[in-house]
Amino acid sequence: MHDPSAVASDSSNFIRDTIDADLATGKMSTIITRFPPEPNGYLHIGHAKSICLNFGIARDYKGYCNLRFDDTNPEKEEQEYIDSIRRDVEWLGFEWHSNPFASDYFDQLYAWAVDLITQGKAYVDSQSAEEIRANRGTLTEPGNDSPYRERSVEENLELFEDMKNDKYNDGEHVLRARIDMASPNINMRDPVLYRILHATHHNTGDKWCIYPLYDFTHGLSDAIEGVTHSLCTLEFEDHRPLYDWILDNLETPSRPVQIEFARLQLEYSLTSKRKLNMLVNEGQVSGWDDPRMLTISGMRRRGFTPQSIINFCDMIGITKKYSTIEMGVLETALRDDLNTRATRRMAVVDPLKVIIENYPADQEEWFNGPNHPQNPDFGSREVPFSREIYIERDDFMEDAPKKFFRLSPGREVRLRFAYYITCKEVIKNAAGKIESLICTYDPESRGGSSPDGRKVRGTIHWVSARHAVDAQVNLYDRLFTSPNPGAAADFHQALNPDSHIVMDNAKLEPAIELTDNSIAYQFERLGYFISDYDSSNDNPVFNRTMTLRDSWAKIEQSQ
RNA sequence: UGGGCCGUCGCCAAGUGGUAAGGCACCAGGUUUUGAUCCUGGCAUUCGUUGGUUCGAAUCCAGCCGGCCCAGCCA
Repeated sequence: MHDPSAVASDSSNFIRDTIDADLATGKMSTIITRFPPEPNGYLHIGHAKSICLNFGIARDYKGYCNLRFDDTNPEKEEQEYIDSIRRDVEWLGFEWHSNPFASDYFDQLYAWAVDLITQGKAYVDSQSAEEIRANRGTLTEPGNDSPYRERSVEENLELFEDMKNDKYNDGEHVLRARIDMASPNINMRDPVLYRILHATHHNTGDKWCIYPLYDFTHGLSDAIEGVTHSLCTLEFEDHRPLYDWILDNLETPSRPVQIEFARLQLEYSLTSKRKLNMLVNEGQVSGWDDPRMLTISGMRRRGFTPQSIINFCDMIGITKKYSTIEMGVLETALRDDLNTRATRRMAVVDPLKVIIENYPADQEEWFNGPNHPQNPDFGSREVPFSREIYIERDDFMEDAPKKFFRLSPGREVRLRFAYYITCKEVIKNAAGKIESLICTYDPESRGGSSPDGRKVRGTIHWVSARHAVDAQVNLYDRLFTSPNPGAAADFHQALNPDSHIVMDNAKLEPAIELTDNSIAYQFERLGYFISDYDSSNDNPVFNRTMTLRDSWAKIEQSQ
């Protein structure tokens, strides 16, 4: 049976409304979309929004979506980016119908350009780039016609062919659409269609020395692929008249329409490719897949699940309104998904040794702990206990306020799954730093409850010292301290100096896979963790994906 | 200030002339061997603003205010 609640993207948006209307009028019967990245960088959370939109619509309307590389600028594009983009889209769980390059269409595009020239709707301009700019006019003043605007069709044809045949240097000529130099829309003031560029293209090699520009290429590529709805971001709104002009003046196999939506803006983050590049090149982060980066590859390494990203995209919606999403939305999407799928374990990130003086030194016990508190399907594992254990340093406080439910001198807490212990003595070194705690345990409280029914408010996690696995744990936090680092004159000043803290003395319970990053763990009371790419059995490394919600921190702050 | 687009709760977002969905956040309770999860309740007499049309307007019209985008041989 069909369960309507199983459809994730069932909330309407203006694009789906348009599609519904087009379908209703019979304008088309199959919905075809495309996700068209330029392979000049890594995909980030902003691209995820577009991917979910395009692939999501194709899926829901039983159509299909292409992954098209918009590779018309050979100077910026690289195979490395192509590989990473394919990998990221696949990882998110989407399947493309086909995966063409815009460069696959260069021959057809060239023929169409010739067609435009023949119709007298395009001409070769021999002005310099500076002259073209000077003659374009301004926002409030019209431009001036190029002195080459009235060249004959024959001359244009010959020049354009010579451009293609490598008779000229870069910048000597360009092909321009002949539209209107006085148009109030600057994109319509005879936009450049082709430029000469002696660069080796990742796909076409040295076959071409002229390359079409985005505006000429995009709509025609859509038309070749039969794309029905070409979805792009708001900054292309002004390009739509040009998109339409090109399609209206050429005979194409289909007639797509462009619809624009607002790009994602997320608090405390940057999605500008240029700035992301700076972070990588300056070594502010370890690479494109640094777990603090909101690139798809960084998020993957950090421990995000594809579903959490998809859920996030569903939560934020699609509109034309310029808006900024709070980080809390992403964090909630992440926590909600991880909560259902993470295996519970105990780990101590900042260890403080506890010696249970009345527990026999040669004794050990194994306690059974469920792998998930709400889902029995996860099963359980055995957790070793012994006389010396580690607890989290901040689970002990010498002068604790009343509301502090954890350990402090004279107070009793529950060790999860094990016993009640009471703190008897605090051992400090010469510098006054707490080195260990001497406690006693109540043998009657085995399993975590006592026959006399006395209440113990606090339950803390622990790891048996003798059985502990040493590990490094990376604690990650947001990369920027300012909600809008992109708005600062220099985003470097907004960099969070504590965005990555290395804990190199963490203690893990033994039942943890050290190198399997397909397993999401919740280290109880600490957060969600995943083993890092660099983790090995000899040198285990875990990344903190996200903390748990922490209402104690709130109480603490408000006091 | 030429053109284009946008203004509904702190942040998102439904709503398409019939009397303001939902999520996040926040607040107050309950359950809990994770101060997690989960559950319950609260949270816009009002839709940038002013005026108009209408029995009735967030929805239609006009003016005003505010914000974003465009002058690459980038995408």
